[in-house]
Amino acid sequence: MEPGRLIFNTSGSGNGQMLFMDCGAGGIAGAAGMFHRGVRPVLGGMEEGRGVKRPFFTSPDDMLEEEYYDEQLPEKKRRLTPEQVHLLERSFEEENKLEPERKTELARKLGLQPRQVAVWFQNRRARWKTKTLERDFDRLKASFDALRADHDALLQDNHRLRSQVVTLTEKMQDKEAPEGSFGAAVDASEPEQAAAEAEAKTSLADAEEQAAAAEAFEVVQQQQQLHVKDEERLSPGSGGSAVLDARDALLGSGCGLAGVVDSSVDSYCFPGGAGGDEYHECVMGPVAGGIQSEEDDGAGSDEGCSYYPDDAAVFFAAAQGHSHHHTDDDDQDDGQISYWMWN
DNA sequence: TTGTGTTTTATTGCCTCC
DNA sequence: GGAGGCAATAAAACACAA
Repeated sequence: MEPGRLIFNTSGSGNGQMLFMDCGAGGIAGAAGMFHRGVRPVLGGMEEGRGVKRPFFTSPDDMLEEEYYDEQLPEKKRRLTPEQVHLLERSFEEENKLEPERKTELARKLGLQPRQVAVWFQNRRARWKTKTLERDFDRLKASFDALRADHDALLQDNHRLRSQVVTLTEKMQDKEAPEGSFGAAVDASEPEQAAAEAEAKTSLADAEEQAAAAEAFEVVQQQQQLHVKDEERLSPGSGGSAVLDARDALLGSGCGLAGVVDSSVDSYCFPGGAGGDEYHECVMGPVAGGIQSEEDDGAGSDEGCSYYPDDAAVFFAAAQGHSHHHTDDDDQDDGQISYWMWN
């Protein structure tokens, strides 16, 4: 049998929409498989709506008849009318999944094949998902940028305070020499300086806390990288990609940002609460065997993974201009969202 | 008018659920 | 195993700048 061109009628009697496809041996098999989805291939080149009835195939066996594969001129694929799209949009707003009854009803109203309605909903869900991803990414990026700015400001503050401490310490040492006692200088002679010093010490403590957190972050990241390397050594096929469950971060309700970060991903600290000032309920852990699925990436539940303390840090892989990926298998917002980002 | 990028409609293959 | 969902992809239709 010669490979040829099939033309399919994908419409109801009113619309006459068609498409064509080149069919090799595999194409025929694929086309036969379309029957269970309700697509009816027709002999091409016959024009519907001008009194010529299209001869539909009645079974896959018909498709094996050589006459059906003659080269034919394809009809153009036609778009839905604005009215049809409007009704479909309204229906989609009500419910983005299509039950069989609703599909049949819509198809009847619109003069389309039920299959066309199903395809439209499928594509519409895909577009909706893309939009949602873009919005989520923009939100996360804005959040990340704000936090990075905050982090940079803290670093500067830290630097300024350290300089201040050095200056004050030198001054105190200068005073200590003639008067012989640090306490005397503080108590009696210079109360303003004492106050400034106390404030500086408090700020320094905060700054050092931040520095310690950053250090802890570094340590955990190193551990993470070591762990990933071990995993890679043990299972050469594994990819070790980063998967981040950003559910609660996206919803802005506490942290719950459980991440997996590998050595190829920039990592940053993220605060947990909506107010951006807490690190809580945030865990991270390595993934055994490469990319985790959305179903099994629950933090703290995977066997064979070591987990770090809740308050260690939150890790978030992102940076300006990075590519990103996010999936949410369930279109009904179940809040289970995964990300991976890279340079 | 034409080249090019984007959107829309549809197919294919794989997966999950019942 | 059938039905339906999704990701990836093809191709027609459309938009728009040069």
